[in-house]
Amino acid sequence: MNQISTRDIAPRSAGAPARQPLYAQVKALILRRLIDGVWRPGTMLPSEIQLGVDFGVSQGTVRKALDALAAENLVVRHQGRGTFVAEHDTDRALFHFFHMVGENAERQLPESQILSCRYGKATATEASRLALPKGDSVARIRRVRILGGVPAIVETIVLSEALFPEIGRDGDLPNTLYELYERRYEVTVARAEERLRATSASAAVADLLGIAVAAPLLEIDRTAFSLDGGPVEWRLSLCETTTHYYQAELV
Amino acid sequence: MNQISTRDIAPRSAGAPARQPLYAQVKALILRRLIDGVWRPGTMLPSEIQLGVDFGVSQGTVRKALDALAAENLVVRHQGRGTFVAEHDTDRALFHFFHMVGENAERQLPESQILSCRYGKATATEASRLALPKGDSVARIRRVRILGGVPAIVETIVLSEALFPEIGRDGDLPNTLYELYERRYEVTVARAEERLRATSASAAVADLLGIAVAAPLLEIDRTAFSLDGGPVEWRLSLCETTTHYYQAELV
DNA sequence: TAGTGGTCTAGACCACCTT
DNA sequence: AGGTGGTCTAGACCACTAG
Repeated sequence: MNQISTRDIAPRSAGAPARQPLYAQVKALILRRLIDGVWRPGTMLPSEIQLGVDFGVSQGTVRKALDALAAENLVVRHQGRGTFVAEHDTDRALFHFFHMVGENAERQLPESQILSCRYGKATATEASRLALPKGDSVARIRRVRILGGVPAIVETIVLSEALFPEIGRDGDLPNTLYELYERRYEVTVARAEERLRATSASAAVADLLGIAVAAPLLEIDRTAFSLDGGPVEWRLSLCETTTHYYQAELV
Repeated sequence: MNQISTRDIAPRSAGAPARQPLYAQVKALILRRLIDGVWRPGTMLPSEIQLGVDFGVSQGTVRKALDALAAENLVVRHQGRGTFVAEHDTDRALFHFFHMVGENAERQLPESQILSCRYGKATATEASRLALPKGDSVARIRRVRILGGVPAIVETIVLSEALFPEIGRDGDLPNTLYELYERRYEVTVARAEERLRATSASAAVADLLGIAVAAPLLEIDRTAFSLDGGPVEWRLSLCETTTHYYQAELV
């Protein structure tokens, strides 16, 4: 075995760019396999020891790489069972990708009612948010989300049609879209950025939510990114916040 | 040295409660010293090796405890220099406790203009938020915060006067209050919870911000907690969000 | 019982900072 | 030169899960 402490898994090119720690290289290699779909969501990864053999590093180094991936919620570790590629189940949606909670901070996944699913050419804003050429085909999904029996959120979701061909054509859009992206389109949402503003209800939105025109609404402007770092979804949510609020944690 | 792998640093009582890993026990012991002020913010902790000797564990176990504390931003580690108790400097305020950013996502700490600092008996809401008996003395600070030269936030801050005696009496309130809490009152804000809603400007707030009455505003309702886990500050911020937005990251 | 991740140790060496 | 945290290894044992 290679005795040199600081080294590379693959030989570096002549340019000799910034050297990364071994565990970071291992992490990048595993991430690459996740991106390439070598290991699909829900499947078990090889054991730490096996990965160590594969990469020519010790178990401890593999462990550090896997711990880092687990910290980003890309893999899930279970003592006695193994390490698994993270899936977008309802729990993940509820605790990681949905921050609206009820008065006593109780979490509850909203139901969804699809209003429409239309196709068109990306506007300048849409193209910018999705890193597409302007005019590319996009799908636009509109829906109302119901929290505690009350219509509380009006949402517009914009997707590249190239990435999600025929999405919504047969009107079978589930409540948690990220599961659909993952299972049917092999697109894994890894993280998202949200921009929050206060706005007021248009006549159309007020009607959908059963509130007064110009009532204050919380606007959540979300861009979701896939494993490879590219934006894959743009979502604009208008939330009624008299019975629910957006919860954030600062550390 | 003790050869038993799973053991306790201090002898357990007869009841034998849930056993924690050694590194978690070490972390709790270090945290206890931080709470008790044994090591003040900004000071250097003993080295990993020294702590290992003190607690009777290996350097690796101490390292895992310190890494966990660093992940919570309670200590800061510098290669070659040492491990230091985290301080509330402007960087921490900007990147961890202030989520309003400008249009191009640039961060900028707002200036502050104190409107008033008054004292009174805690209302039911205030008492609940600060875990005080109703009627306890509280200080209420009101200020306007200026972002990019424009008044953008009206803020009310409520503090227990027992915890922050005479705060603001001499009108010397700095821009970043958490530094003051830390230096003068030995209260370290360790984390905070925020609840966001949309609301609309009252006449008084509209006047302060130079906007129309009933204009939409983002309300941030923050409770800040000290190292020992108790609430120490309640803050209600009303933010104008046409030129700035609240930024959140989802993982 | 076998296999997995979780904990803990001991020791080596590296990278960085201060003196 | 000496001290610090950062990386990496090897090996032991524990805790949990499954067949």
